[in-house]
Amino acid sequence: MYKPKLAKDIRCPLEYGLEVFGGKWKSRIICVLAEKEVLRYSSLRKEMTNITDAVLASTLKELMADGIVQRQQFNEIPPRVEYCLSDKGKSVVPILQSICRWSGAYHKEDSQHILSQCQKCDYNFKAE
Amino acid sequence: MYKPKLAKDIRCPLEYGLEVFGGKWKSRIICVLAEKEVLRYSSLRKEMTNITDAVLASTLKELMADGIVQRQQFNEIPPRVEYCLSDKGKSVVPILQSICRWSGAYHKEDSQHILSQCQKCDYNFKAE
DNA sequence: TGAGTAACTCATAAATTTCATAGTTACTTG
DNA sequence: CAAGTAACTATGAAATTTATGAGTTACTCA
Repeated sequence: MYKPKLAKDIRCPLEYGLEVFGGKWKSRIICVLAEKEVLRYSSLRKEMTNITDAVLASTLKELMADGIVQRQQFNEIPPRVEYCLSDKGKSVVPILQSICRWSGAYHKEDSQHILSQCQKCDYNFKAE
Repeated sequence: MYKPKLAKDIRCPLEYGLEVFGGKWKSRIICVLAEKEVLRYSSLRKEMTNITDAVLASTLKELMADGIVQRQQFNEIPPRVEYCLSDKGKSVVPILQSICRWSGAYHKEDSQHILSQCQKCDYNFKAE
């Protein structure tokens, strides 16, 4: 569950980056939002195979707390809430792309890992 | 402790990258080896404040299993073992640098995080 | 009237990662 | 002859991350 981590003292830029977009689901959410631009909660969940509500909701809160994702809520019933990347969020996309390019360059040498098609979602940054 | 993870099926390039250099210590080890080039076990541990032998040894094995770090052992007593980055390992350095640059660009807006001096080691990639 | 919907929250529980402490080997130096 | 050294391993515990399954609200449509 989401716990508003009380000012964890991160002084290392590497650590800060990996905290903000590392972990199991964060980069994937950024990835999907980069492709689709705006998604409501339920659509986002459909794009992410095997994520549960508890984990998705909590991860979104962390991403919002770090200023990566923006949330807009419409007061309708049933509720409608839309998520998109902030400018800060968009600025991490090139980093994720460079990670994908790097992986693409090395997976040939590493037969254990067959890259290119993710089982979590269909949106990968192409490594070309 | 190091468990030789039996062919975890990673098909996503993002996941692969974050698995290889994400986590608490991996990027830091890469970072220190990039700066010092060659280090023996004990020197490496001295550079990483607060790491324990169990964690360092196990992390090094993972980095070796992924082809990031190379190990050379001299049959002397007391033992001497030297670690350095492989070519693959060197190739992740630019990614880590881009993460640091990104963090540098955003920490001003995020008063909660004061970046630049890490408490784990003194080797950060300068963000300029 | 009753089921369905969207976007969650809550309380646990399981899994994974990290840590702390002690022990090992075969020497060298005081 | 005892203590120190380097590079670890082993074991179990603690901390952190991720997952499970049910419950909530205020409607709408059949």
